[in-house]
Amino acid sequence: MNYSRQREVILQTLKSNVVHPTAEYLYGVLKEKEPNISLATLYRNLNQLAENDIIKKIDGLESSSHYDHNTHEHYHFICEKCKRVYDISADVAPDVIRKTEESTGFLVKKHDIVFSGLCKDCLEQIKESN
Amino acid sequence: MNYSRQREVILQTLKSNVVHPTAEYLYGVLKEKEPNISLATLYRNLNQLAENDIIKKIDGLESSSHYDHNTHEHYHFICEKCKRVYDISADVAPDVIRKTEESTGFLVKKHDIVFSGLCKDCLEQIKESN
DNA sequence: TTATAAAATGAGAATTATTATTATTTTTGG
DNA sequence: CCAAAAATAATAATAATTCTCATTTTATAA
Repeated sequence: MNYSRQREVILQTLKSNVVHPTAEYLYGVLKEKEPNISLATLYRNLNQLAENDIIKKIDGLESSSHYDHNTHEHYHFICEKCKRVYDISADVAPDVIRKTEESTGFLVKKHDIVFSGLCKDCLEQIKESN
Repeated sequence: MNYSRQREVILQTLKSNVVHPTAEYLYGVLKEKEPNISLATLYRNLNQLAENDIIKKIDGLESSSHYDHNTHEHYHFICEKCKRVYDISADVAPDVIRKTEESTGFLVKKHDIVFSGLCKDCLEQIKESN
């Protein structure tokens, strides 16, 4: 992987982003720093960064993928109301890889847990409106 | 939900299917029993059945969704070599919903774990070829 | 039963997210 | 500095899924 200014900007933008953006959202933010960047360049780099375990691609949340600069083991929750994506501690499923490998004989290379439901903020909003 | 012959055939076909087919694959099988069925009808019904918790939609495996007639709590593994989808016992992550709800204050309505790697068959094939 | 409203269908157009193509530009190692 | 490899922008192409709409089927109840 050779250096490229565009890749650097993509990575920095993702790192300074608290949410777990889609390519679409990221593209909007990127355009401010790098107005001529192409959508193909964004996708190409996101895939490359994910293949090299520099970032993580999160699938199964919505129709489009989300991207996460946090590569430590953790999981994800999407609120069905506000659509925000939250990190969930890996502690909720201790030794899940080992247990799976032992019970199946398979080799687990990747895994993710995706939760959905209502986040705390939205639950409170619903209570208030009752 | 009113009765429809097409929905019945879709459900029966899915139930008699050991794999976890994509809409594409299912469509091919369905055409034998119901040659005039439309792809839109298939998607419409799969979504409806999933919304009513009669079947389960599995996302995050590949670019297309897979569908599962087994609605009991369990997880999924996709082999990166043969692309087969396997069921994984819910035992690998005991109390994962309760733990997540307690540590976040969120309400969890759905969750799935998606694993990927190499299945037993493919691991053995690789060993043999060495 | 039969009329009617609601639901479902098939066909194909439309949409969305993503990937592929290609001519040009940038990076890097000798 | 130069050639080869890698990356880019622009845009065409693709794949999966949803939408539209005219027609048919199903459920309801007079």
